[in-house]
This record gives sequence, structure tokens and C-alpha cells, in this order.
Amino acid sequence: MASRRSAPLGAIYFARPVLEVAEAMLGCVVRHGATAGVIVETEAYHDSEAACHAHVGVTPRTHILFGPPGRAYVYRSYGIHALLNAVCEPEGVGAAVLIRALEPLEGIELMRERRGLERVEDLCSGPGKLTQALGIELRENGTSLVDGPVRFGSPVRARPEIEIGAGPRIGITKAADLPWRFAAPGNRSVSRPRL
DNA sequence: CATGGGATTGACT
DNA sequence: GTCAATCCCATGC
Repeated sequence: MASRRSAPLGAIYFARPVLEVAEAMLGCVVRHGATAGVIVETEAYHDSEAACHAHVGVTPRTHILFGPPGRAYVYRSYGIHALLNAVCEPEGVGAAVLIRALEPLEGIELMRERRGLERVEDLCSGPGKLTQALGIELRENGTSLVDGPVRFGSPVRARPEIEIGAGPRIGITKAADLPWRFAAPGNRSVSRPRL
């Protein structure tokens, strides 16, 4: 595996069409404090389709989604879990990439403590699991992904090594037919059902 | 102000 | 396979 240094992603990276960013993000690095992981699964959400929180327009909950790209949208799911998104597209468009799974890269012992689990492939194999493992909570909502507590970095692996599969998004009832989920096929850190 | 529904997970049958 | 936990917030009266 060719290894390379992960360079910080600039705000311009997130300003592109959300489907393009969701696919490009596979292989990128997410870091929070001493913990970091490689993105192996994402989903795209856009205000034009009903599954996106921004579909209802600008509200206290969704105003972050319509704000400038390159910020974190973190919300509470099922009253229990914090889910991490990267706000995309130009300001005024409500769109984001949901980070659904990571391959643990750094701080694995700390992740094990936070998750109460040992198996590396169980630490970040779901959107609620990875925020628990990295210690990301609702306080990170609205913070910059460029120079805030949670940061994104470029892929650590050469592009040809990153295989990409697409399929329908998980756990939604509206617009459930759109193939806006992207994942590294066969990667053990991807959530179920794997692509 | 009351209600209801989740972009989930882990435990259990 | 089923199901409960738990809370934010959009919606409607």
C-alpha cells in the first residue's frame, strides 16, 4: 500500500456538488484530537430531495446546512447518537455528506475505551459508532472542518487503490431509491449491509 | 405548548 | 429476525 501524507482539505473542497464530494471523500482522513480514521463510507444529502433535513427549508436546525461549505453539521439521531456531516455546495444550498464509517487510523486504544469494544473493525463501522469513537458530540455542530476541532485531510492512499461502490442510502424512508451511498467494497469497517 | 418521528445501535428471541 | 432506549426539533393547535 502506497502511503502518503494527509494534507488539510480547504473550504473550496466542500464547495462542489455534494455527490461529487461524497465520492471523492472516500479515502480521506477525519481527525479529532488524538483519534483519526480513513473514510470508507459516505452518503450525500441535498435539499432537493425529501430525505435531506434541509428539504424543509431554513430552520434553527437546518441553517448550518445552508451556510458556507466546509463546516460540520452534527445532530442527535434517535435521541442517542451524534451523526457527523460535512456541509457542501455553495452557501444558500442545503447539502451535506454524512460520514457513515471509518477505518481506524490513530488513537485506536482511546477508541476502544470510548466504545467498550476491542475489535478494530467494530470501532467506527457506523455513523453513530464513529462519533463515539472520535469523541464528536453536538458541541461540534457548526464548527469549521478546516481549522476547527474536527478536521478533514486528503487521502493517505494513492487514488487507484481506492475502489468505489454505490447503492441506496441506509435507514431512510423518503427518496430511498436514490443510489447516493458510497463505500469501499469489501472493506470490513463499512456498516451493514456492505456494498 | 403537545405531539410524533427519526440519516442508529446493541441486546435479545 | 424483533425491539427499546432517548432527545432534538418541526409541526400544528
